[in-house]
Formats: sequence, structure tokens, C-alpha cells
Amino acid sequence: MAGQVQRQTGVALWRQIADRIRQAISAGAYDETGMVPPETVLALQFGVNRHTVRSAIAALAQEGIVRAVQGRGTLIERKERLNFPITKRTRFTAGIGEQAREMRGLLLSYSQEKAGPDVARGLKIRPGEPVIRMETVRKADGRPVSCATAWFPAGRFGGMPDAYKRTESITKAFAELGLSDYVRATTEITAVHADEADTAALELAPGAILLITKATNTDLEGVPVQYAISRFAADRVQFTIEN
Amino acid sequence: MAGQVQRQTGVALWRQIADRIRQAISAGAYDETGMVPPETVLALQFGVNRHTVRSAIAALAQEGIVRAVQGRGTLIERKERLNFPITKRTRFTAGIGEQAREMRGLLLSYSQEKAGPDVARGLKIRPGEPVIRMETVRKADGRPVSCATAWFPAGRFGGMPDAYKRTESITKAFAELGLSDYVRATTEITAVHADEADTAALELAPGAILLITKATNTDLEGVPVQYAISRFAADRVQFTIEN
DNA sequence: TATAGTTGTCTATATCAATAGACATTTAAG
DNA sequence: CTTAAATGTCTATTGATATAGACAACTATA
Repeated sequence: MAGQVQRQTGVALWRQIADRIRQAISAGAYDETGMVPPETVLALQFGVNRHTVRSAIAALAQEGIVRAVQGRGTLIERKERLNFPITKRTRFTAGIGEQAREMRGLLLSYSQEKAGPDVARGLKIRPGEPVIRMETVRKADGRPVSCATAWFPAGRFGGMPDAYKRTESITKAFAELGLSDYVRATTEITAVHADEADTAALELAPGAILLITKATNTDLEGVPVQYAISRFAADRVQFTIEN
Repeated sequence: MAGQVQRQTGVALWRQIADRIRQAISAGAYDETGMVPPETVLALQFGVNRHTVRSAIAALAQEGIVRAVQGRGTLIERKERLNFPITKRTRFTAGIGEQAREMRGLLLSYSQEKAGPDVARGLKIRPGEPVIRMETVRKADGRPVSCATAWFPAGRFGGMPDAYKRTESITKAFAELGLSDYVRATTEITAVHADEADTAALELAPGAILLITKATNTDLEGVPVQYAISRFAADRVQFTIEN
């Protein structure tokens, strides 16, 4: 954590410093004390005014990452990243495993529509064929982890929204609909800045990063059963690929 | 591309709008015309002043994404994302394949050092054992794609920096050192904002996103031969995982 | 060759971001 | 009980950001 901050135009200094401190915290730089260094020290380290550091810390406090206590210092409220294994057997709820006490999957909305070109390619059907679209939010211990838009072939999985609403799990919903097992065929990963809708749905700090996965699941015969675009809060998850 | 911009504090409006336009371009929203809508239209769409839109476009022009021509409009200079397959046989140079005419790997610096806890875990050796560390930048057609920090067991691969400097490829360097084949064992993917050093090395726009991979490669007996932390410019690459 | 539709430039004003300094308030330790 | 060290609050000043309006310069087309 040394070095002046680069003065890049367009993003406020206090925000850049907040990012640096957040990164240092998640890298474990302050694990010994469990506290962020004093404002005066940080100001010196970053080569900025103490007030600027205060703005940065205020933002981190707003995010719930730290808590400033007058007379004592600024305490770190640690929250680990959830680890997400991506394998043939990738499952959201089960994948989280013991990392969270409670996993919930909420159905925001759903509709039947005609497959667009991307969805058709993902599900290996013809564009225009009917599909079920679901918008979901998944939470770990009440903390939003990801938003997802998922598409299913309408003929085979018309009951998906209802089953998902009851089970709050894709795996369990598939099971109810007669598909006892499925595998992850492909996963694409990119990263972008969150837009307003996702910032709101995931309770993100402004300017936050999303990890985006576009994934296809198939049944054991290789027939696509689900195409999904999931948007993960990048500061709350990491992906692990084991080969 | 509808809707007002969310006024998040800390990042300038023109930057938020630049991000939105960049995203719209890469989503193909303006593919029909190959041009960004007129400034007055964008100003109306985003609910901001035309001057603010101009600042955003100036930033995008600086990045080389668009080119404004007086009297005509603002032309899009399309540049696609490089696709990066992540599999057992993940290789940087070969993986890029036909997506770029020229791939280069530049050795910025290297040193011999003692393995820290993370590196030791990655290479399955004891902390303190000697390792070679290399800092590299990889470019596709002259455009920086990623920075990487890579560690190798010093005993087995002491000649790595020299071989890499000549071949500009990890795979070829391994071959020169007697390792004809290797496999990707694990890959972790996260995303963060770029710091100053990477912003400079990758010629990024301020505030850019990095996709970070932490990966271990092993020989065919499963003995780790390389541990690497690579930092990719998120707007220039995407990862694909095929299972 | 007009003319409509663009981008480019200039002036002016209000608000936000950053620095600077002084001092109050709270906590923990001697 | 003091005191050092930390966060909290206030005032003031400077530069960057955003809005507003007017007009110049350039391009393509009717």
C-alpha cells in the first residue's frame, strides 16, 4: 500500500482512494490489527489531504466495509468473497456450500417469449421458438450475490417459474420437472461496470464491477436445458475453475 | 440505450456516460450505421447537457474507440474482444490463435526470490524455497492485453527468463527447458479496478477494469511448474470455459 | 449552391471536489 | 486524572465538473 494515487480525471480522488483501501483490506493488508491506519497516516501515504481520506472512509463505511469510531480508529468489518467453483457440475446453491448459512433465490419476474438469436444459439433451438425467461436475484445470508436472466425451452420446462418460486433453486426445480441431473456445458466470463438496475438490485456501491457469466446447461444427453446470463457483484465472489 | 444516467457521486457524469456509450457500442447497438448518434440526441437520451456528452465522446476518442468528424458525425472504430479459452490445455499465445496477426510477450523484469505463502501453495513447495519471478506484458497486434506475474521453481526452471526473452512464449520456453507439455490445473478469476501501474502498462483508460486470473500449471505428472497472476484488460478479452 | 444536420469553440455561471488550518470530542493508556 | 492519539466538525479558498446559450465550421444532399 505505498505510492501516490494517480490523478486520473473523471473519477474523484476520494473514490480512487476508497478503491485502494478496499483492495488493501481484501488483500489482508491490515489483518494484524483489524483496523485501517489512522487518517493522518493514510493521507501521508496517498499524498492527499486528510479530508480526502475521510471522504474515502465515509464511502467505505457506507458500504459497510469499515466502521469509524471516534477516539479509537477505523475498524474493518470483514466480509469474505464467496468462492464459486465452475465445473461440469456447477450448481449455484450447492456450490456455495458451507460458505453461507442461508441461500435464497428470488424470482423477480418471468414471461414466455420467442427466442432471440443469442438465446437460440445458447439453447440450440431455432430463433422464434418459445422460451421461458426468468429474472432472478440470489442472496447469501441476505446479501445479494447475483442477478440472473435465465431462459428455458418452453415446451419442456413451462413449469419452471412456479417450481423455482417454491424451491428457490434451479437444481430442485429441474428435479421437480423430471430432470434429475444436468451438466454445465459452456461458461463465458466477462466484466463490466454495473448499470443502474443491477446497482439497485444487488445493493452495490456506485461504480461497482460486475462479473458476467453466460452459461449453457445441458441434460445428460447433451440437449441444452438452460441458457443464463448471470451478473455477479465482483467484490463478493470469485470463480474457481478446476481442470 | 434508454434512460437517464444515475448520478453517482465520485465519478464524473461524462465518465459514466462514456461507459454507457462504450457498452452500447460493444453490445452492437449502433452496428447498422457504424456511428454513434448525434451529440444532441445523446444529450436528450441521457438527460444531460450536450457539452457533457462531448466530454464523454472526447474520452472515447482518446481511447481510440470512436472518431468524431466535424459535419459528419462520430464514427465507431470497432475492436473486438479477444476470446480466451480456459481448459486443461490453456496456452496464451496459441489460445489467441487467428484472432490477432501478431502476439508478443515482453519480459519487463525478473528476479530470484523466496516463495511467499501464496506462491508456495500454488507451486506446492515449502515457503522460503527459491523461485524465479517474472513480470511480463503480452500484446496482440501491438495492443496490450495483459500483465502477468509468474513464478517458477528455481531449480528446475532457472533458465526461464532467458528462454522467455528469446521465444516470447511460455510454452516455447518450457519446451527449450525440456518440458514439452503441461496442463492447466486450476484457474481463479476475479475482477477489480486497475491500479496506476497496470493502467500505465496496459495503456488503459482511467477507471478501467481488470480481469484477474490466478492459475497453476503442472507437468503431466501433476507437479506444479508455474504459478501466475495475470491481469487482463477486461474490455479487450473474454474468457470461455468449455467443459 | 443553398440548406439541414453535424461537430467545434467560446463565454458565463453554479455546484462539487480537494486542499488547508483550527479546534472539538472521544477513547485508551500511563 | 492527564495526556496522547484518534475521529468529528467548521470555515475558507481553489480548481474541476456540469449547465446554458450562441455561433462558427464542416459535410452531404437536394
